[in-house]
Amino acid sequence: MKTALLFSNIKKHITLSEEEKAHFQSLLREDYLVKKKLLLSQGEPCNYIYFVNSGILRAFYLSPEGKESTIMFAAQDWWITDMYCFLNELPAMVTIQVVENCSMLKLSKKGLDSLYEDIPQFNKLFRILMQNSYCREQLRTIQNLSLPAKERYHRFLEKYPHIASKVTLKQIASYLGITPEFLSAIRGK
Amino acid sequence: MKTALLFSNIKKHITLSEEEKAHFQSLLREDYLVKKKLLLSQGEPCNYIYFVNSGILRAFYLSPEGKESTIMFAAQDWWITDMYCFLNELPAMVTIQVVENCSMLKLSKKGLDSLYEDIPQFNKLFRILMQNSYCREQLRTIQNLSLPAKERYHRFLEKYPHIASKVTLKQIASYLGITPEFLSAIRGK
DNA sequence: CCCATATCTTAATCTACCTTATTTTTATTG
DNA sequence: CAATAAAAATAAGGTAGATTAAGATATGGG
Repeated sequence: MKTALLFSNIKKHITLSEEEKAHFQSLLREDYLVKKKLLLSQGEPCNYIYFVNSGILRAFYLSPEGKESTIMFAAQDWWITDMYCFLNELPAMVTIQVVENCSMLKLSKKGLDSLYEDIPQFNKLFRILMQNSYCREQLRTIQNLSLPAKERYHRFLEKYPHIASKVTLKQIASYLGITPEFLSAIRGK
Repeated sequence: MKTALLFSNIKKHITLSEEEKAHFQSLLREDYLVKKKLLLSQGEPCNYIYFVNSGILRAFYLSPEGKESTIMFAAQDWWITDMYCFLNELPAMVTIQVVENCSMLKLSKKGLDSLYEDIPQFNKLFRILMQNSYCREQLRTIQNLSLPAKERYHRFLEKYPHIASKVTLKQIASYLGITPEFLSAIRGK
């Protein structure tokens, strides 16, 4: 199982013994999915959180009117799931789709809960991950409220150049909250 | 010091001994501020996180063009700060203003860090708080992207009726990302 | 109680961004 | 390498929401 990247990331925040690492690893499952496959579909149970070893994923919400809104992209090093539904064991509100062939490690809700019990340090790890996610999301809210579309697009390019170059214009537009036509117009300058 | 509300909230997630409670309490300071006062100003150091005992607060970002965007409101039971700048010890990006006379408990960054060291359970507590904040913020992003202003306004009224009745139309408009004039037009139906 | 100032409303005009439609370009697959 | 589909660009008309400005209604301090 490819756990090197995951462990090196965890090491930045907590220190695990060899037994703890082994226990953690026993709760993980490796998962590979090719482009366009769905990791999670709206309405289905959301039992896992995924750590991305490689590839790119996209989480989006499909409104009753049929409009897609991209909630987030995830690349190497990122964790992704429908967090609210995962934590509360509710049917997923969002769909998660593979944008570029993915290698991932998945951890179940039960697995995570047992980690919190058995290795309390995981509370610290996930506190930090949640802090980062919250701050990132709050910054996005600020930018959505205060900046025009053109500016939001340029910030996106700066912040996520490796993602911007791999996903479609349509997907970026739905992340920014504008139509592909309008983003195309912005680009044409 | 009025810690009853805070302790009863914490109790939902972790269990503290009397000594731990006392230690925690020793790191808290009581703070009272009247309407219109600022808890934190953009550009200043953001050394504290605040727990609201009573009253209402508003955090907003002031853009270089002079436009205010309301990031969040906070009422009884809520924690508030400029999370990103608090955690990274950076000058505040947002201003926090008192909307209704406030009684609060404040905890410094150093105090919080020492709590994580001395009482590891605080990692669990703040993991849960951060999870909730992240999920709330993500839901807001989804709604900002997928719903028109009128619908966002009605969701806001449903979700935060006690806040909606205490803050100005202008402040609600800046939370929803629209002008007060347009919100007034929405109301007039 | 009155004046000053902020807040809210209404309405006309304006614009950033949407919708629909057509064409061109780029991927995908047999 | 066609064949087909999907994505992107372009363009015209349309709308949600912004801007400006003026009047109506609070709110609060002296």
